[in-house]
Amino acid sequence: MKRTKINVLLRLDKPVGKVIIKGWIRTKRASKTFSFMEVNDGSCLKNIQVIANADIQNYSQIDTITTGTSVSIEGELVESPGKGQKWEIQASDIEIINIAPESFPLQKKRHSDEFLRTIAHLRPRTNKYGAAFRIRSEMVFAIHKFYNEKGFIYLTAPLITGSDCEGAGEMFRVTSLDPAQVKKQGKMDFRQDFFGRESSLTVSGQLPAEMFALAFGDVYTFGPTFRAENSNTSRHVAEFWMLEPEMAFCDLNENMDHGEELVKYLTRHALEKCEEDMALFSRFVDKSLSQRLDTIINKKFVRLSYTDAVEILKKAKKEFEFRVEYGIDLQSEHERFLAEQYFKSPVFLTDYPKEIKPFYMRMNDDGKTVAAVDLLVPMIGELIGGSQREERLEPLEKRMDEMNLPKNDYWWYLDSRKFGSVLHSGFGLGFERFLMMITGISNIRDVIPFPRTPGSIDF
RNA sequence: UCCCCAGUAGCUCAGUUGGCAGAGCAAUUGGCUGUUAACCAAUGGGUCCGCGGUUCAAGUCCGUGCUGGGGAGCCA
Repeated sequence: MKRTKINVLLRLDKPVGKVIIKGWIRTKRASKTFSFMEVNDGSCLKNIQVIANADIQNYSQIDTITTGTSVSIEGELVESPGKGQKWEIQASDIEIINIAPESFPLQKKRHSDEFLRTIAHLRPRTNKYGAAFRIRSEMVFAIHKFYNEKGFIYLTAPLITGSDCEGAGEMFRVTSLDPAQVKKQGKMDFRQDFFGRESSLTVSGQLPAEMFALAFGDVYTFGPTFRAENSNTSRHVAEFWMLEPEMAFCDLNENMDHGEELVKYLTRHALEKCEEDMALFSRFVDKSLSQRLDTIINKKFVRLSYTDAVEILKKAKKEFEFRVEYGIDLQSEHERFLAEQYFKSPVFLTDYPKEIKPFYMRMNDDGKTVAAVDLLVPMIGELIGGSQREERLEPLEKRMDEMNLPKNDYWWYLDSRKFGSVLHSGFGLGFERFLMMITGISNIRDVIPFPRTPGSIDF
């Protein structure tokens, strides 16, 4: 007989007779002549209650069952006479697969997130992290569903890159050189390295995505990206997942339309398909979550130019630590003020001064600003960063010269502007930041299975 | 990388003016005929983060290192 998953059993509206479940004991309430056990198999947040009476064959072994023990249980699915659950299993046979001895660190009580991070290999067995990672999985699916329905092509961008500057942060070096040899020679000879030149882990799939957009029209990449920045904050990890759509014949406004539609679609999908798991977060993790998600789904996102934002911040009665002047890159406190206090809504900020943005963003007619866009959301900060790309060869080369970028290394990128170039736009959405937004989890290390941060690569 | 805070039992934490190391939960053992993070009773459990210093005496004071957290910068 095949096992049935607990989420299937709990959805039933009439008994189905004998079933087998397999999973892990969350808690046991034992007495001399009967025992209750709650079993979880990861298929859903809820446990199923199992009752074992003393007359079953191996009742004496139930003594040895502890929290964390893996079991296979055969029994009858019956309506539960007790309060708190509709169904329970009247056990006829309980097989103990593997005991979790007293050193098992998860107790049937609340643990701190900090402690659970030190046992990241076991935390998916808790309610909160079980829910978080089921939602994460569902959101990966929802992203592919969204783009599949829209007819986008999925590009699996390379993770190892020879572009030494994709315009975003420090990179991890990739090399097959022998460290002992390098030490002896006193330098790294990249001509002897695997690729014959310096190479790194990618910080973004944007440039490859642009190439594909100029062939397929609408494309997206979604995969891991890497930053070697020594950032120690609750919003940064060294390895994270980024979704990057790139669309030909699409200007900055249509880019924002797309971003807004995407964020609303994914949020709605989470609330509909992960109702039970999402409820855990609005009940126990973040009391203001429901209201925030409601705003995201129903309210039109604010759109505002950098120039106008600076004016608002200058006039604001609030005392900022850093003074606002045209030309500065906005500080966290400014972004938070706009999204959390002034508009109380997600805000698209557009048209930043060219000096604070990368080379590939399209120069506006004023010659001062570029067609950039950031989406600022309450509690998270920057969720999306994107732009309309510079599709004209001459302005692009001019910007690269101004920023001292090695044009030779980008010959293929510049080629795309020589052969049938069209206006196009795209953005990057930090997948973990999105998960933080919809769950209310306040540390990025808790929405990624095994976080990589400076000085920490356990698991 | 910078600023601030913390590190005491498996977990969460208390520890007064420097003077015998504590609680709750968990665990273990026993009890209990429908429990709901079950309940009742008993028992065991300590490198007070490491190193150095002050002192008759340091969990407590000083220096230093490490680890964790919050914030800033960088950004997604």
